[in-house]
Order: sequence, then C-alpha cells, then structure tokens
Amino acid sequence: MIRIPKKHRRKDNKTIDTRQALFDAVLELMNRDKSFEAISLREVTREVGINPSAFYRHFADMNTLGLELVSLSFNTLRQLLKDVRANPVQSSNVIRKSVETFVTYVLAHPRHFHFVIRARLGGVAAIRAEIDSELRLLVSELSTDLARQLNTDTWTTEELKMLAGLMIGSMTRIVEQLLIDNRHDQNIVDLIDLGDKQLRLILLGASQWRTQP
Amino acid sequence: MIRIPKKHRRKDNKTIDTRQALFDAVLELMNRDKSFEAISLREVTREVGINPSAFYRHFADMNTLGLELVSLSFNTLRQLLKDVRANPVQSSNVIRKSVETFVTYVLAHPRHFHFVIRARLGGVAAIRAEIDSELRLLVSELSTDLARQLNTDTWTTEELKMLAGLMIGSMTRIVEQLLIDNRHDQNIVDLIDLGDKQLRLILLGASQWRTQP
DNA sequence: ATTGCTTGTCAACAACTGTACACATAATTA
DNA sequence: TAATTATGTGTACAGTTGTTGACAAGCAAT
Repeated sequence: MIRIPKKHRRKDNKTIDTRQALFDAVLELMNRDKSFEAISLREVTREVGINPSAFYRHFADMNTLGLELVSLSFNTLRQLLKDVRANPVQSSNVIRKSVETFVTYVLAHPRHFHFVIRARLGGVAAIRAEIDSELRLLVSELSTDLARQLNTDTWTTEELKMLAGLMIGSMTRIVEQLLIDNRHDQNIVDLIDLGDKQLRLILLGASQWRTQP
Repeated sequence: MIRIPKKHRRKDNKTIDTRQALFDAVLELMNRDKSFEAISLREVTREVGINPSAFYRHFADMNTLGLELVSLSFNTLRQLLKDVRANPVQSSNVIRKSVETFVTYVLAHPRHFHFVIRARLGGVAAIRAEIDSELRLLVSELSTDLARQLNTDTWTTEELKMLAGLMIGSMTRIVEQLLIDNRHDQNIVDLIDLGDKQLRLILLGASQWRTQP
C-alpha cells in the first residue's frame, strides 16, 4: 500500500504542520456555513486528510481546539490594534480612515473574524465565555484610550465603558454584515459609510455628554 | 404495555397540542445551552415523549420547524410594539421607561428572544436569512417613527436607518447580556441603566446631527 | 545503527442519527 | 353507527459519530 508520509517537526519548531491544518479545516468548514458546534471531529480530520484517531495527537477534543482558535483570532485582532497604535491615523477625517483600515483588515483575515462573530453566541459555553472575556478586555482598553481624549470630569469609568461598548458594538455589526450572508450585495463602501456615520453620531453625542445625577 | 393517549384536535382548533409541545421542546433545549443546529430531531421527540416518526406529522424537518419558530418569536416582539404604540409612554424620562418596559417584556418571554438572538448568527442559512429580513423590517419601521420626530431636512432616509440600526443594535446587545451567560451576575438594573445611557447618548448625537456632503 | 519519542494508520465498538413502512388508535365527519 | 382522517407506535435500515487499543513509520539524538 502506498503511504504518503506527512512531515512533522519537533521542539523548536513544534509540530505545526497538521496542527495548523486542523485549525484551517475548522475555519474552512465554518466558512462553508456550519456552526462550530455542528462540526464533527471526523469531518475535520477528513478535511485535513488524516485518520480520525490522529486528531487526539494534537487536541484533547474539539472544544479545546475551539478555545485555542479564540486565542488565535483575537491575536490577529490585537495585531491590528498594535499597528494602529504604532502608526496613528493622521487625516482630516480620522473616523472614516479608521473604519476603512478596520474593514480592510477584517477582509484580509475573514476567517478569524468570522469564527469569533459566529462562536460568540454559539452553543459551546466555554468558548462563549472566552470570547466574552476578550471582548470585555477590548472595551476596557478602548475606554482608557477614550479617557485621554475626553473630559474626565464629565465621564465616569462606567460611562466610558458604556461609550466604548457602543462603539465596539457598532463595529461588530459591521463585521457581521461584512462576513455573513452579504447576499444583500451590500457594497463594502456602503458598509464603511454606515460605520463612519454611526461612529460620528456616537462621538457627536459624546461631545455633548454631561453626567446626570 | 401501558399507553398514555395524547389528545389531538382538528381544523378549527388545529392540532396544537403536540405541535406546540415540539416548539416548546426546542426552546427548552436551546435554553439548556444547545444551538439550534445541534439539536437532533430525536432529541426533540424524546423531550416531548413521542415517537421520532411522529415528528413528521407536524413538520417536514427541523429547519421548517425553526423557520416557524422565527415567526412565532417575532410575533411576540410585534405584540410588544403594538402595546407600546397603543399606550405611548408618558413620563418625564421617556427613554428610561421604554428600556424598562422592553427589558421587562424580554424577561417575560425569554425563550423567544433567546432563540432569535442565538439563531441570528447560527448555522442554518435559511433561518438566518429570515431573522435578518425581520430585523431589517424592524429597522425600517423604527426609522419611519423617527422621521416624525426629527427634522427631515437634515435626515436622509439612509441616515434614519443608520440611526435606527444603532438603536436596535444597542437593544440587541442588552438582550444578549440579559439572556446569555449572565453569570457575570450583571444586575438587571445595571443593564437597564446601560441601555438607557446608550440610547440617550445616541439621541443626543442625533439632536446635533447635520447632513454632511 | 539502535533507541526513543512523535505522529500517523487501521479496525473495531457501541451509541446515535434521519427516515421509511406497516400498523394501531383517537377524533371528526358523514 | 360507520367511515375517514389525523396522529402516534414499532421496527428496521444504513450512515455517522467519538473514542480506544494495537501497531507502523517518521524523525532526532545517542
């Protein structure tokens, strides 16, 4: 019988071959319109082209794979934030430029964003919890950023989080419309326009905000 | 063997018994942390206490059941909107009162809202599409409502939808936090507070909005 | 070249799935 | 009452699932 040997590395270059392929397979299957919960272990190995039992050489089960996928996905998001902080947007229209870079980045890494968007409300509680905590972290980070640009006399910490949540919520919806069922052939430019206007309206409201008793 | 007979009605009183029980079973299973896609036909019938084959007397398959569940769920939402329009809120603090009634209503029909929230990004494309179209309808309705209260010179139709989408998006997040994993024991009052502030900030921004070229 | 670890194959298992068919019972209509 | 229709049962089927255990091959270090 002909056996096609799979290469595998070690220690320094830790067995990334099929491990990465397993990640990719899950993302690909989700891209083909399956929720994470509905993807079977065998389906994944079939996609990769290995025996079902070989799966266990890399992950204890599908859920731990999913949890690692959450980390990976948020890492690519963090990479964007890092880049943005390194090269802050310089433009007369900061907001629109920011939305543009964001959308561009999402479209450059659609699978990771698609996974998070879908798994956020999916059926695996542990994954939901992990995504939730990552998002809360994001809200906190953004609210401290905002604190530097707003009058801290009129903004409590809680209100800053409320504002940050609103902004991230708006962006989340953009990603949802961008990556899921855009059969409504919603133009990308239109989506950028939508995000731009929503953020501008939010920040317009913020500029008028006064703490109420 | 003991057989417990199930009653069933007809025509005028259309076979609602087990049919309704099947709906309830699905909602109950989703409430127990399963995504719709991951619920098997047999599981549902097991929950109801009937033979798997009997399922087909009521639905062609799980997906059509799911689609009907979308209709049912949005009907309960429409009921709220109907009530609200019939008895418009009269208060010095309209926004907060509105959020309160909304949250109260959601908590009175948690399963329907829970289903929609979860299935909106779930794995069944037909169900997603249906929910999406219902939500778009909602956005349209709200934007015509808003048109009556805002200066139509400074608001285009598209911008009204943008505003309505922002408001509904905010409420959607509230429902998500209300019904899913509120292990963060987020107080209901805090959530109402959050929704109130977000809506106020949005409408504050709206009051300052000017159409830009 | 031998040893030892990693990665993969193969075969098997019991459990569960959706669906089909023939049949039984309950409720409605004639 | 008798006939008809709606609903539910029982059994069966082939297909898929997660997981296990024994074994083989790839790779690195000795």
